[in-house]
Amino acid sequence: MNQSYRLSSEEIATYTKVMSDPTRLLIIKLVSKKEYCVCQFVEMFEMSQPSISQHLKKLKSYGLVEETRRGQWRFYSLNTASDAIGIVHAIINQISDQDERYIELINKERPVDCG
Amino acid sequence: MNQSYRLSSEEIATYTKVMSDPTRLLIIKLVSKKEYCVCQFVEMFEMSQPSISQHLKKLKSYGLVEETRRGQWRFYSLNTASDAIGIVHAIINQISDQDERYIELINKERPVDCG
DNA sequence: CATTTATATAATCATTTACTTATATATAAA
DNA sequence: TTTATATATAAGTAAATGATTATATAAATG
Repeated sequence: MNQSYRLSSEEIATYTKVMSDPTRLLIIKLVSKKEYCVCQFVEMFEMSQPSISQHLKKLKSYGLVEETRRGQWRFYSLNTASDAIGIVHAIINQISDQDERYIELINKERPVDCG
Repeated sequence: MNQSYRLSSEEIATYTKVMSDPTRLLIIKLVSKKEYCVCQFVEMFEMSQPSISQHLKKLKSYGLVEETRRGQWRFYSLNTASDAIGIVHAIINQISDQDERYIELINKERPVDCG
């Protein structure tokens, strides 16, 4: 592991806390593969739109995800240029490939035209 | 990384949260090298004894550290047999070797006879 | 332009968190 | 066996967290 990706203990504590919510952790795992729009998260997580929106806002405010607008939709993806990319990958790599919750989410995924 | 060390997203979120406090994160980094007694932590962190004691209790309750009693002292060390050992190392490996807070702590370290 | 759709924001609230002060326990020493 | 030392536990509290409901904004559509 490249030393240049390492951060202060204070920063690691901060980013670790941001990722320590189950919903945000799985959002990060999802966007590490591809981009998703807000409505897709709402469907997959079966959570309210404001709740998803607030989680995304937190992830964005700490620089972990990027937002791009296309039409009426906002797409979120992993910010691979983030200072935190090292700790982000370190954590999501620890999640089992067979994680039930993640597999459930993927199975609920629908195309963006998600009315 | 051995797949057998990976955990569910729920477990990763939980352990990550336990480690997301700056004090607990540094306690874990310290005990990953050697054991410390409670009074040493109190001196090094310049925090109240109950506060340190409560952090250690949380780390122990999640199985991240082990306690051994010797005389009037209780020593804490990393539980290397923990299910969480993978995520623990993944996170502490992300802390810079030059972390100021960590270096400060080490400089304040005194022998156990710390009255 | 009016309406629908996608998303964000604001206000509120219950729960959790990490500290404090006070007290209990358990071992060591006098 | 009293006293000191090391640590844990309990109770209280301010701040942070993650949800909810209600409302605002902004783009698409009729």
